[in-house]
Amino acid sequence: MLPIHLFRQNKELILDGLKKKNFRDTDLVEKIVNIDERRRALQVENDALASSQNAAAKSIGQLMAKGDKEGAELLKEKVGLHKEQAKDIAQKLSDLETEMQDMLVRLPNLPHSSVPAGKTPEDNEVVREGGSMPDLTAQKLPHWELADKYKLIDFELGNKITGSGFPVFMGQGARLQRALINYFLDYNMAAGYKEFCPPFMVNEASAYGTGQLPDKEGQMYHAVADNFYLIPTAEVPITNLYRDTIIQESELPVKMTAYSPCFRREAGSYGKDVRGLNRVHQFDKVEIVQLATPTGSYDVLDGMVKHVEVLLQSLGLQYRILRLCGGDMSFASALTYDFEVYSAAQERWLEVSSVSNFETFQTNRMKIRYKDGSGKTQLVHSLNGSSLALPRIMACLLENNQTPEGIKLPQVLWSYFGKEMIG
RNA sequence: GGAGAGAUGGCAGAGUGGUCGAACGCGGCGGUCUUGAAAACCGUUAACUGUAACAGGUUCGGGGGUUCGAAUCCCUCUCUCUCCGCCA
Repeated sequence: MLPIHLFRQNKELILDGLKKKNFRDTDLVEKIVNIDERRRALQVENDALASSQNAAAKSIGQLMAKGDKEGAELLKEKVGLHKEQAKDIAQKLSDLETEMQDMLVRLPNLPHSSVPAGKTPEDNEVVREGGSMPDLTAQKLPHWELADKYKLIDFELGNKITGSGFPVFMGQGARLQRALINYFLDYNMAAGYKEFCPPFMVNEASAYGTGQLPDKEGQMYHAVADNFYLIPTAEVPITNLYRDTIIQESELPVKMTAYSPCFRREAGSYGKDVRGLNRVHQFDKVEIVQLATPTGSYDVLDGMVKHVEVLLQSLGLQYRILRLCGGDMSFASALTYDFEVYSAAQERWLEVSSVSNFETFQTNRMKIRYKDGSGKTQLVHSLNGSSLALPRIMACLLENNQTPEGIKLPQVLWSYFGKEMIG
């Protein structure tokens, strides 16, 4: 959520930012400015009235204490006259506040100055590439065929017990999942991230805090009876751990990591995008989250990007890092780097991580603050990234490492997987 | 699922209609003392809103009500805890 003072001070900045993000409903900005003005005028009126009522009530108390019953009664009548008026103003004020809030939460975050303009993924900017292309001259099977060949994943069985997009991992496939999760968590912990195992369902306030509500209502699974949402990412419960808290500056940056399954309805997806593990409704992911001071948050972001990059290198995958253009960024993000790994068998790039700085967009909703050196409380910046999402990593590991003898795993996984080859 | 208790500042915990934004304690910050630290002592320390700055306003889990006046009384919702039942 954008801070209201920005609308008063620099409306143009907001309009420019929204344009870069290709946000259409820019009328909202003017409406918000307008409502804010009316709201403040009404606030002044309301406060003045409340002030005089408070003073009168106090006087009555004093008169009563002195035993001047008559004087008290007289004053009571006087104050009673303004009650209806005060109530009316207070009601109008609260209506305006609600209206303004509803508009504010519909506006996305503003993009950082380094975000390239653009509308589609084609406009994303390649920051750098790494790793090397595997040699797949002997065989070049897509991961869904490899999964079948080595009995790693049963997509049909998932259809039966739940529906499409809910794969069943089994045998060496299940073991590889567990190996990856453990490896990722250990890697994050070694870098100073504290491990959490959060709830996989959250309440409305949490989903709202990180920006899934109201923006992505239809993308989350909703347990209606209890009004809980299945988490689309561990970012939601983990960031919300600090909702409504004031952090000591000495504790920053807060570094957290968590494994969780992620549930996404992915309404509107189709075709080759959804084949095999490319897009599923339930998948596993290890997430990293940081809370940082406003001055240090972009260094923190760079650090997180490097962290994920080294992790990908350790898996021996060919990757590239993209700086997302305004039109491809998420609602809450100010700057996002996407990591893609190259699937040699499918001959396409697959997104495996997304690392973002949200600045104060989430923390303003969640009221996550810290006391700075001068004792002033201000909002922290929140950042997060996947480190890493499993399905596409698994897809690329299977495809890019296939040999006639089996699938050769990168060395970092050997101890976790228990052996060097799937076969 | 049944019965009961409760929700107050960073924490802990008083306060049951009138100078209560809220005692005492812990913690934090500043100071005295000390070579330095600890201890002791003194002072200070809620958030939000609002203003150029003051003033003013709001907030004692959320919402509503009673009253001139509500942390305190009533209604309602949410959550937590204890006991019983069921159960991984």
